[in-house]
Amino acid sequence: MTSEVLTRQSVTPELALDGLDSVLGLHIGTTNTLFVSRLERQLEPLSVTPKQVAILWLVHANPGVKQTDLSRFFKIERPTVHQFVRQLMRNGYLVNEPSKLDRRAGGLWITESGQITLAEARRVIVAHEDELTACLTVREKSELFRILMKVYLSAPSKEV
Amino acid sequence: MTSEVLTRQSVTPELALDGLDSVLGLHIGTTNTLFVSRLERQLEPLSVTPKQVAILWLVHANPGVKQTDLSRFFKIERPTVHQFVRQLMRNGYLVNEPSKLDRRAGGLWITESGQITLAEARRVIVAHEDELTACLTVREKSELFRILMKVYLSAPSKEV
DNA sequence: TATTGTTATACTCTATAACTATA
DNA sequence: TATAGTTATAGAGTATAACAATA
Repeated sequence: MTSEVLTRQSVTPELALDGLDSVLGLHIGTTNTLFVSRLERQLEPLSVTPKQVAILWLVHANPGVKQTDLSRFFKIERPTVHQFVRQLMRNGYLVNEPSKLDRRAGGLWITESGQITLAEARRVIVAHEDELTACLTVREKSELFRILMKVYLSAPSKEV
Repeated sequence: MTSEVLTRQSVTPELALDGLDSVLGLHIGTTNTLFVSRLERQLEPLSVTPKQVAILWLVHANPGVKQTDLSRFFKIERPTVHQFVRQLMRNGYLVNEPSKLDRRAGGLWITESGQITLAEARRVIVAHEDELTACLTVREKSELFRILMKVYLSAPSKEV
């Protein structure tokens, strides 16, 4: 009745790890790289990156949304959001219509070309995620979501 | 007997997510950014980045290790490993002693200064991880490790 | 003064292509 | 031919500093 424990060491058995494999950040980082690098390749024909798709996704679901709102949602800085938005506008996937109520703010709208790209990208993402999580049970998958969310949302705010 | 479900929407309730929060890659990515960006700040006084510490850690545990071995362990390309190694050598944390058996290969050794830095970095990392996972039960923490490892190790190889 | 968007710049991590030296 | 290391370059994602326009 031995239960196999998968370890990182199985990749390179000759290396001593000295506890490095008990660093959670390492596992999150390498798993993230796994997801991102594979997805980037699969999205390449659509001329969008994973993060650009996420932005496109939210603009589609929230027509007229402001960059500041996207910045708050992703917890990234406004110039960082702007970089994605700029590239999406260059590619004709988004347009910026200045707000009439507050002329500082712009409202972002998805174009028809953006909608087509988003629809295709969503299919790619679903297939990609299904492939990478095929090894997990339904319960494991939902636990992974729940625990990651718990860590993410309970993180002390940045300035502390 | 309602059990609270934490959602990403709680951050920006005014935004429609349209299923974006069911994309696992998003949660892994944002949680990764959370870990990395906070840790970078805390490691800054030591003049090392998170990945540099990981390299230093393995060199310390495996005196004379080759860059190729590190490349296999982290599943990153040799030039990527070399970049970290080069910076660590510049800072005097590592030295490269060419192998006598195979003069193509170098063996990496940690310096005394590197050992001091590594010891301090390990303390920073442990404290940082404890802080970010304080919200998790022991069981949740071990499940998170186990499930991430399962995904990582069962991933189809790159060239497929 | 505060907020929104923008530009410029830089850093971390990653990759590919092409090279040298050695096996 | 194959392997170890290196160099050059690029791309994705992030940040800070400083600015203009508007509120």
